[in-house]
Amino acid sequence: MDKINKEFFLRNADIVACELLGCEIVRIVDGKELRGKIVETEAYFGKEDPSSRACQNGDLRDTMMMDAGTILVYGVHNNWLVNFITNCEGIASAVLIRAIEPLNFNGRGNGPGLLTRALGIDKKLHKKKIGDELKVVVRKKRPLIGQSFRIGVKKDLSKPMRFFIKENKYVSGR
DNA sequence: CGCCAGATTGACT
DNA sequence: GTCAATCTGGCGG
Repeated sequence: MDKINKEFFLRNADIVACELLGCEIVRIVDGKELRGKIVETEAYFGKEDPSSRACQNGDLRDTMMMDAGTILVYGVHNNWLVNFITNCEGIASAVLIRAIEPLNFNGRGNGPGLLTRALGIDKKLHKKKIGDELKVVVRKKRPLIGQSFRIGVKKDLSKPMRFFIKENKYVSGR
């Protein structure tokens, strides 16, 4: 499998969110390699997205406008949520990883806060680039994709911006 | 500076 | 069903 290049993330967030489904996320921590399959994502945008933190000022918005392939770690409700920055520098756009299927480790990944905990992701990875401690590997086959409105968001967009692999039991949901 | 809200989760009544 | 924990930024005093 090939490692994902920067070009992959240099597209609109909804496209990238879709394409990320089925890809493997590889986290290197303490010399160990934790692998998980991405099964659920959401796309977030800039000021036109009322639920995005990029419609506010501050470090999070600045990070969302950084170049493609940057990791954004967002702390909320005692949980760290991971985003990958997409699109060109200057355009606020990101993809939230909402759920993964654990491949070579024990732990739960069926929720945005759970997967970061399982992979040991925290603020230390904020603003770093994908590639060293955290990698993404291209999927082998295109999975069957479902689409819906985003979860947990109070002010969602008029378009469904959540994508997930159909019939995968690790997709989040309470 | 204090208080509120929010892309959440889990424990307790 | 209800509530608290942690981080970031907006808003009021």
